[in-house]
Amino acid sequence: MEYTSQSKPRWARRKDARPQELLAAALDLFVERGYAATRLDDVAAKAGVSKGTLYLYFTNKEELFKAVVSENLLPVLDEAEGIIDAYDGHSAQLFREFILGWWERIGETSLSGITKLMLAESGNFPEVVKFYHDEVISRSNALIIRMLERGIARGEFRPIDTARAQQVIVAPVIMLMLWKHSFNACQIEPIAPHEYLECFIDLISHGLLSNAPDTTPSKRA
Amino acid sequence: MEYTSQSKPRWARRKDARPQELLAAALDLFVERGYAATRLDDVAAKAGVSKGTLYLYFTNKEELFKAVVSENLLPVLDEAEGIIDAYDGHSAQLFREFILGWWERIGETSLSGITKLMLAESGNFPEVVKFYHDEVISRSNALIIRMLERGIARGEFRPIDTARAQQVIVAPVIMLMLWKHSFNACQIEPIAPHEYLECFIDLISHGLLSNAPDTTPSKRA
Amino acid sequence: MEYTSQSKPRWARRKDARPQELLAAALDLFVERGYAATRLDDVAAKAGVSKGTLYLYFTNKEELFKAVVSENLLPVLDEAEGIIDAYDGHSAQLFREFILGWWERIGETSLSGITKLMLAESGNFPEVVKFYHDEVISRSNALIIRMLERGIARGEFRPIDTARAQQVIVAPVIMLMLWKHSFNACQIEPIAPHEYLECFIDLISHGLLSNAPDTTPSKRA
Amino acid sequence: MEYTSQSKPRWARRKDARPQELLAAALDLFVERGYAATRLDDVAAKAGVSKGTLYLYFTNKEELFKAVVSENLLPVLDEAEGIIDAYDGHSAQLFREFILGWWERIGETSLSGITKLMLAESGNFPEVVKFYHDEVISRSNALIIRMLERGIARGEFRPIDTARAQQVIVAPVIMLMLWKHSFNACQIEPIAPHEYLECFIDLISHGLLSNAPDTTPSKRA
DNA sequence: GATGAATGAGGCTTCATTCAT
DNA sequence: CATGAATGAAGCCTCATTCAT
Repeated sequence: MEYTSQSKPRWARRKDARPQELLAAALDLFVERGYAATRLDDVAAKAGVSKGTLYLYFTNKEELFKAVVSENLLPVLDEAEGIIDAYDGHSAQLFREFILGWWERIGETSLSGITKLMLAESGNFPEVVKFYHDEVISRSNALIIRMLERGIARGEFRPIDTARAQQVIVAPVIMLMLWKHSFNACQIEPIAPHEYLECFIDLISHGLLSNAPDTTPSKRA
Repeated sequence: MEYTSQSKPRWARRKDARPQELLAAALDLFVERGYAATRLDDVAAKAGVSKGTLYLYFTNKEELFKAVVSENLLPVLDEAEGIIDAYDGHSAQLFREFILGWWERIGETSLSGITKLMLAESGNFPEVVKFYHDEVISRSNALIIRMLERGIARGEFRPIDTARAQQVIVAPVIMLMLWKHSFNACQIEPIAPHEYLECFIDLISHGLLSNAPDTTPSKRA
Repeated sequence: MEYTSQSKPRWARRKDARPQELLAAALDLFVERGYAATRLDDVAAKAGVSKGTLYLYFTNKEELFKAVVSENLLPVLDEAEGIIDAYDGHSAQLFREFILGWWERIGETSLSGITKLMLAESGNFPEVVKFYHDEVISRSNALIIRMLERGIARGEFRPIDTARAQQVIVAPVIMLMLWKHSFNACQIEPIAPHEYLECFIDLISHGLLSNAPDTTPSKRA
Repeated sequence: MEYTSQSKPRWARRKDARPQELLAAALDLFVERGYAATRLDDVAAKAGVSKGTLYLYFTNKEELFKAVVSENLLPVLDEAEGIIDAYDGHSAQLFREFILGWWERIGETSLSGITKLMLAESGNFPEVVKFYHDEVISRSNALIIRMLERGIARGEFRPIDTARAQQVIVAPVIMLMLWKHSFNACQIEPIAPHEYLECFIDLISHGLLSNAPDTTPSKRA
């Protein structure tokens, strides 16, 4: 679990790589234990350096935390926007590809850990959470809404409140990311991502399609 | 540092007349800040007692944490099981009532905070999380599965993999509970619970109903 | 050199006395070693308490330092002002009594240590030094000037630039205070305070008296 | 932790071509902040070299400190001894020239900083202070005493206890040196050196001259 | 020689825990 | 029972010192 330094002398590592190694170690530990419970000693040890080295690259624990967050905000979203605009198939198919692509390119990356971190530390770092919201949440929300609007405009999806639906639709994906770093890590009730996602896509697709009978049970009775 | 988990931890049921103020204060702070970042000074102050008093009722911080968890595991689930068995309306209607009832009786209670806590501290207290899983997660999962099976058995829901669907279906409800204690608390992108839930019920109901056309896009092409 | 606690249990000491004990210990060590070289562990040990106790009374090292300074600014100066105004003897006699009184009531008190501290830490704590200046230096300067002016007004002292003379006159007294906490403490070239002061009084009195011939050597030549 | 002082410490005379920039930078910072509060990083940066370079010339921080002291002990005193012996004017005139010359050649040099340093660090480096005493203090004391004895022998000064008078007489000069590096540096109550010295010379000259009436007030009464 | 990244001992500070009242 | 002063282990952070380049 701990990397021990071996043949290569410690100082031989490229100093340019240090910050990234430290950020990776810090991310892992912050996600696993939370900010307060993570000792910088452990971060340094996990990165294979001594405690003091950490301070050559980050002013203090809080700045390390902020760097961990900001360095892991991948700009994959830009790419996704292009895909949606260029897509010309059925919106349900787009939805499926979007969700699976999301999981591959975001859910399985370190951003899933950041998501857990933001939830857990929202009370302690409101400004960081605000930053994360602006950079990630609001942009991905817009993306989903755009996709839903496309489906509605093309008559493939029922007309629904896209803003609300977006909130509901992200939930299972986010939960999958959270689960991966919490209960899954505990070996409790593990969720198999792909089966889970296929089920999710199936359920939601049925819920979105326009040719479904508009018979909400409450109105039936 | 970690104790071994057993079938029924001895701290699970301590129905003494413990100062509920302490537990309430501890719950609030644990949820807001996390376990490590919560100072017992603050817990005591918030409960209006001195720090020493806390130790009259709880052996140490960890036991307080466990007590907070176990004391907040409401046994509402028993009640819910009865309701499902006794219900004789349409399953979609049952689903709706189940979800709204859940939110009222569980989501809006302190259990929503516990949920955030379990996610955030899963890495630090694996056997508390295990206990929470056994007491809450697995039972509520069974409940949802039972409800889905009822719908399928009555021909009101499509035949689907109920275990998978259950995982997808709880996700938005759990997210709502988490959101309430994270981003909502930050005044960021607040979610209005009832509108959110109605949208969720609408979407999932459409996804579950048996008279929906089975036209998943991938099979169409 | 270290007080060890004995029969009386540690906690039995009056909590009211704690801050004073800590301040006294801190003063000694700050004066002896300087601010940066003084460890709070040592301060606490010298006061007979543990490290943590210190933080019950002082926010941090810097605040302890400031408290040490401000708590040792004795308001003896007020008393001195009254004495000068009420005095009706020869000004040279007043001068003598003033200097000897100063030494007894100020020079031999902890203020002499504060003086060394202010000199040594002037570069690190300019605001504290400013405070010390306003509270002590400027007031005592005014006192000396008033005394010189009295002598001149009564024709007992030569007319001189009182502001300048004041600066020269305090110098030997201050030096005596500094010496006590530096070279004297090193057992090097010890100065006997009273003999030193008598010599000082004798020299300066001769320099001040009005019936001395105004024959500065430079004008003679 | 403290080494034993010997007659001639080996670090006393190291006339190598040591980077004067390092010594100058160290002097400035030691004087301004004190020994403990001075970081070698800052010394190196101020001297325009890297931190490692410092260790090419000085074994460690303490040796740097000692070098700073010993390198700044100017042997001007030898010169002064000659001047006194050769002088043939009035002793008061000699006194005046001596004081002004002292200020120019010593007070205004880096020795004034060393003086502050010795006072401030007397508790931490007793044997450095001892060395300073032997090299500077005792020699300059002897110089002043010799000058006073000359005046008395020539009948120009009153017969007084020259050892005591010497102590009083150096005080204002030392104070001026200290002031320059403490309160003057803080922009507080600045002292104008030359006016101060003229006043000092005037006062002390009057106090020393033999034709002054021997009417100390205490004997008058 | 000169550099500066790396180290780790040591000091400041926090806070869970104890205990005499 | 309740208190809160006291404790000291432990974590953050600094900086003197080392050493491969």
